[in-house]
Amino acid sequence: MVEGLPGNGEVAARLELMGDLLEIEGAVRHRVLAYRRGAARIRATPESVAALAVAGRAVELPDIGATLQDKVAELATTGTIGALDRLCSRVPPGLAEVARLPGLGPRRARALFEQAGVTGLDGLRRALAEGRLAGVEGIGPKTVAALEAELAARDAAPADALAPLGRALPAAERVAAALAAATGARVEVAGSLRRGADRVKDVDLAAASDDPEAVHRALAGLGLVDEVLTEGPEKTAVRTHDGLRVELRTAPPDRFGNLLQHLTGSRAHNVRLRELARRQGRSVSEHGIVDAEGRTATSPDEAGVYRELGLEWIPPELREDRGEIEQARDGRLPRLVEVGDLRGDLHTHSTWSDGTATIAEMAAAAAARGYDYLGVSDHSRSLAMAGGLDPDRLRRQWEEIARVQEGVSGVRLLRASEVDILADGRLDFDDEVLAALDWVTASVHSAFRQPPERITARLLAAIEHPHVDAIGHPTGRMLGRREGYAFDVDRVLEAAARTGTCLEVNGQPARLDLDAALARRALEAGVRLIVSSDAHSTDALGFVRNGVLVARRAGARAEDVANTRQWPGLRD
DNA sequence: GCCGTTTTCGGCCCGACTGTTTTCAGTCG
Repeated sequence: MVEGLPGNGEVAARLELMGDLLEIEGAVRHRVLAYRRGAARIRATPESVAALAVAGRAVELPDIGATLQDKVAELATTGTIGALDRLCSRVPPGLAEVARLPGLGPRRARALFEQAGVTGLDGLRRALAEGRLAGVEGIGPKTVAALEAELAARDAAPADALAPLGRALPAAERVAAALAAATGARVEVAGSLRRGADRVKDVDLAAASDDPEAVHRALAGLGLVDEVLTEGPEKTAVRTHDGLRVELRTAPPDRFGNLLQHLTGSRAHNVRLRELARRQGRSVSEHGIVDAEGRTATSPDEAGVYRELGLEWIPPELREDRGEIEQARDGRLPRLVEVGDLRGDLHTHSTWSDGTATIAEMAAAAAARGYDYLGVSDHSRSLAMAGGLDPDRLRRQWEEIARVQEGVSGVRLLRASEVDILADGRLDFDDEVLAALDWVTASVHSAFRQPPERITARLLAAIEHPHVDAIGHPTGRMLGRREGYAFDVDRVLEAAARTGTCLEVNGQPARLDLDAALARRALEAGVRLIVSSDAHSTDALGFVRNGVLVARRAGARAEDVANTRQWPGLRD
């Protein structure tokens, strides 16, 4: 973050508001789109766009032209945007929130303003309570009922309704498997979940079948389904008993690739793809690619869809309009790391601290996964509530590791530790103990509320420590529960790159830490990653799958992830 | 408002479903 300048999030929010209000006012559609695109670009940019705009260099970003740059620079230097202030005097800014309610939109928000005097959510509540919505154009009794239900639901549970990847992915696969079993159709998870997003709003499924209606009927009839939300011949949306919204689309097998590509998105990726096709005089949709003569090209698989457009197949995790289409055109896509590339897991727990499986059980599970090595990394003593080990118990644990090793072939058991980074920056073990360990992961588990300089100093001290090999869950965030602690990311990345200290991508469903954006920055800074399960049970070793998805979204190749190496090379 | 191996002007991504209308616009993904 650059001192005194508005952050990218704030800049993007202002431009989004401008887009929303212009849309309600009835501005030309593509002008609205330009504001939204510019805002999305700013949000996804790792540097300070305000600083770039002041220097006249924001126009070098795609989707940012002279006009948007001027507005960002004005915001950076004066703290306001004159055009936005004038717009707010014509269109009450609270209407933007009203327009985002399900079932409403810019046109109905405007009608509510002009015909019922609604200027925001509170005004809408009053108008509803007083029955003043009858007669407003485009708003009938069903919309009124839906609005009342929505506002009541918000009062009851204001928490965000996003499901974390680690919960949504297994749930989605359960639905897909049940549907496949019931119909014999091929069913695939698509949408943001397939792209590895760490939180998702809903689950998209794509099914290949010559009898689509039977598949739609089958979904509505599954025991997992609580409520059918929409029903049509081509699209069904349901809510499962565990609260997940699931949307199904179907296609005959010969154009399943077109459907899967369409449903996987992202929206921005698909827009770019369609623009590319349009320049070639063709049109892309889930039904196929139509050329100027009206001929339709379809494909049973996604690779055929991309090939038709002159592109390499693009891994779903990269489909975010970050330059992947150009890379695919030029054959420059990275070969992303895969779960099968991992040679071992260096962050796992056993019954010696807060794990539920013995070292022997964890070793057997690691062997079953085909690992070459397993780091047994129980907590250190300061984490008393997790049964952290003091040096004496640690030494006795080493004896057990040696005993178990005798009965296990194929997997090398490593003396590892997840050692606490104490509040003052010291580590929870002496250097002598640390030196005897094969692998040391240092983690922050306490004093999260320290000021950013203190947290930064703790992380830097651990990174600079000669016996520390990796930093565990580097930001401390818990998905949907708490933000990570604040620290100076650039300094931490610089130090990690310089000292060769790995940063972890922790695959625990509640963590996913680093996240994809930070992992990408780490790679750009020259930092090597490590993908870990942080398993506290044998089944949880599978959490590396979540971590690999995050690493792939960051663009990581196998060589960017340390634990794709054999142990001797990694140790050295 | 942005952008250009068709363009510095004239384009700009595509289709399904719902609720509101009385044949379709708006919303959603």
